[in-house]
Amino acid sequence: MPLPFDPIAEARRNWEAHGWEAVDRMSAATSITRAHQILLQRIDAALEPHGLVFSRFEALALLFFSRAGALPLGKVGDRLQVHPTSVTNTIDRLEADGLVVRVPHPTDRRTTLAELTDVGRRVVADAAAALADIGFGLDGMSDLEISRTDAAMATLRQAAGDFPRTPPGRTTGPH
Amino acid sequence: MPLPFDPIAEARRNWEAHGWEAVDRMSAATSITRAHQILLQRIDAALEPHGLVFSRFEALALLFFSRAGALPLGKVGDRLQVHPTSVTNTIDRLEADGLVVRVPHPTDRRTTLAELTDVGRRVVADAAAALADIGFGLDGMSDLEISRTDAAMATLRQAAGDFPRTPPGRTTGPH
DNA sequence: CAAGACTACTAGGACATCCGACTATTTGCC
DNA sequence: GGCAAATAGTCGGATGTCCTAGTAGTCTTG
Repeated sequence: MPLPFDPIAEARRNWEAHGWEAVDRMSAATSITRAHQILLQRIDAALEPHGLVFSRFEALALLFFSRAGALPLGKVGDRLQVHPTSVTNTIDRLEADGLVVRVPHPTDRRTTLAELTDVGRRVVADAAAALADIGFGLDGMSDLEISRTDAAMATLRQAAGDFPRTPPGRTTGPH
Repeated sequence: MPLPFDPIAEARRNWEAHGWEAVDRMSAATSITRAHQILLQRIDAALEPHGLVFSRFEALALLFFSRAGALPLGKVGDRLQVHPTSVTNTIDRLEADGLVVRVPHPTDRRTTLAELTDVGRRVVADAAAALADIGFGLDGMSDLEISRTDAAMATLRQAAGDFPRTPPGRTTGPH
């Protein structure tokens, strides 16, 4: 089933042979894309018995960590860094499955809160354990590779403007 | 617009605070997911003027490198590691844009070849240059981080069965 | 205190991806 | 030979994501 050779290494050879630029970057970017695909498949497979997929799990975990087990949809999108319409979609499904409920914000009538239900609270904990069991799909990578990758991705994320250059920022951080 | 803190670092703190396992892996897996999203946005933005998105560009580049500028759809899927139906979709759009044409395989009537057109050949070269210009979206990462990430992703891909453990395999490699 | 600017969320549409199922061929083996 | 098994590609359906509006509701400012 698998190819008898590494398709990305082969692409690298082709790019070089044709004199195309930025070969190392092409290789890294393509590898990250493929790695993402592998991780998502492994993670979703592990979550499937729990009736979740990664995006929904992430939203659930975020609510779980919030003090009240509820957050405005907008804040969920900010934290998860996905488009507002994706949040609407995600919460729609979680609500349909009874894992969260939408409740109006007490003071701002524009805002809707997604609130974890008891079932949702139980499901997310089980799901988190399932993900830990499969090592978040990273099996095969050494601890050193994992930490270096994590650091490199943080560099990219910061350069992309995900968060400011203030590591131990005084007034920053979620309140 | 950006959050005043790193959302993944915050997730890490929460996982630790709640005693959830595999924190380092959660962080790395989540970071890779986000990195993929950033890369795809940057890459697609660079390809947009050329009427392409990354997946279509990859298919085009693969055809460009093939000896005859044509490959069976199945082989495209194998190399790009995407589902056969995704290949059908990708080629449909490339064909609609006049960048490739479907031609029947000369001897195997089950097989369809995707063949690069002259326009497609020109477009893919321009697009490749555009991607090189933006460093494949990896701006911000150092060369060392890029090479280490590439190596780590290769470890993951190999562990996932993308290709055998035979680096300089004798009989392996694309003919 | 009222009009314009801004914020929060949702509806509809475009894409890309995967899965399962189905048709057409080609292969393999008794 | 001839039929079962494997291979190649496509169709329909479900998901997830983003973008462009559009509707409410809240703030800001003259």
